Amino acid sequence: MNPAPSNHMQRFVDRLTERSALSQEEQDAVLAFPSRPVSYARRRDIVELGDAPSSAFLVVSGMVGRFAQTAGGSRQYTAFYLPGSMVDLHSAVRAVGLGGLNTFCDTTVLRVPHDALRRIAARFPSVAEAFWRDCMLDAAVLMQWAVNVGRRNAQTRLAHLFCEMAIRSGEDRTASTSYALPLTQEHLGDAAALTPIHVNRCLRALSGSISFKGGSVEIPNWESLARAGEFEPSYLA
Amino acid sequence: MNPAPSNHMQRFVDRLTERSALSQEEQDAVLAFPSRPVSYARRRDIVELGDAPSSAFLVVSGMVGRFAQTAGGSRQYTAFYLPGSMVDLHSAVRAVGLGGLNTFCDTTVLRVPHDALRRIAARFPSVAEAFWRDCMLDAAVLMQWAVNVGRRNAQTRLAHLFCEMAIRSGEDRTASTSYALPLTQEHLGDAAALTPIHVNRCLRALSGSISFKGGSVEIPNWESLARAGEFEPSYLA
DNA sequence: CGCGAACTTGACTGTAGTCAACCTGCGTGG
DNA sequence: CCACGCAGGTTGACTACAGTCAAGTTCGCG
Repeated sequence: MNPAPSNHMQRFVDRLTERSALSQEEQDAVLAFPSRPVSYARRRDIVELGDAPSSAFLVVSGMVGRFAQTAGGSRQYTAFYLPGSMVDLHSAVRAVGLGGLNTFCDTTVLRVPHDALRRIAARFPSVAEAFWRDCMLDAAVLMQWAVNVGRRNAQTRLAHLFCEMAIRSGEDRTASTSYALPLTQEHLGDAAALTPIHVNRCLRALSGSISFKGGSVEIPNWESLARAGEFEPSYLA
Repeated sequence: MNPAPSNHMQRFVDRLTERSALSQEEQDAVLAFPSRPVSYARRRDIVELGDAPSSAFLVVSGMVGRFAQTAGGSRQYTAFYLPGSMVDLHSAVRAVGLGGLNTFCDTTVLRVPHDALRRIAARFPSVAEAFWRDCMLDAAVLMQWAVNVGRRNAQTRLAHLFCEMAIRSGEDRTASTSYALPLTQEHLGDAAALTPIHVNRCLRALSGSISFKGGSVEIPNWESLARAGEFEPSYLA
């Protein structure tokens, strides 16, 4: 449990300061988090379904998904976490399990114990506020997922998901763009509440607006995809 | 903008202290919130779709729903707020609109300006933490809605919703129970992502486990309904 | 070269949506 | 006090989007 290499924790500070003003002292306090790097192979469970979170962790590289499962065994992803996200940050104030967490590709995280988060939040109110704000962004994204899954048809759902992940991956909305999304069609289905077969059919139908191949998303025309996904990015502000 | 009658704001304090320890001074500070009572008739919009929140408000009596709408005009509720809930509490740290808010029945709320929330959160870290925790409970509920809507069939979805609202209404899980839920079948559909016609069919099919009539839910056998809804209440802890 | 995971395709099924008509009960006003 | 209007609920017939099942194909990797 050493102080984290600051270059990694810096990603989290960057994420926080995008939306919250933090003094240098506050930023340094976050950078000084005790943390332990852990690496996982692809397709590994980080937290089993039903386990209470034992710490938060920053995604350094790779990608993490949060999922729930119904009695019938079908899976629903409720969040995707890209590098820079502090997964289970909420557990600093509410240590209730919210489902399982798994990796999609080789992934490295920095585990940060709850105590450290709670201590810095108690000492620096601005940091606590930044944490709270960060959690609320995740909640806003989740709300869109609920709308997406509940009220849009299959093609629109997938298009919306690709748009959201594009913006969250840091792509600017230029005419054409591309980004890495290390998922299988089955994963996409478990995020959009579709069977993998239907994901496949929809991807073919969307081939004019998007191509998804080998974990890489190509968007030849952003406007076209945004229209297909009824995408309105304001919720990601 | 007078100090709120303490008996109303007390409901919010009660909600907070259920999960967070607050000193008497902290509780008093919350009770002393400047607030303005506002009443709405049934089926009124409190916040229009797309408006940024201008304040938070405590539901004193009645019921409030948060909804989003797709391009096609179909509506998806993403939250129901019962008396005691502070709606848009999150907007104290993130003033981004998350959809519309409307009433289902005659409803009275106490409007609390962001400033007041931000000031007390800055002064009392424990209160800020309690606010954050409260928001995270809402997020946990939302996550279950996403799973519900994404991966359960129509009957199960409705049964799950009835179970959740029973617990949140303060009903204990005794064999038989009943509670008020001032919704129409169309509202249920917009929460569970179903057409009102299909809601009607499902209610008939569920008639052994539940009866929903005139805004009142009767549960003759809790175990039966919980099984039908695959309901696991731990996320509400 | 051979295996397995991921993807693809086709045929068929089924749950839920759509459309249309009708019923019921309540509140209003003549 | 009854007549009307209307919102909400009910029912049936038909449709369609997405699920299921089953059989390949492709491709990367040992």
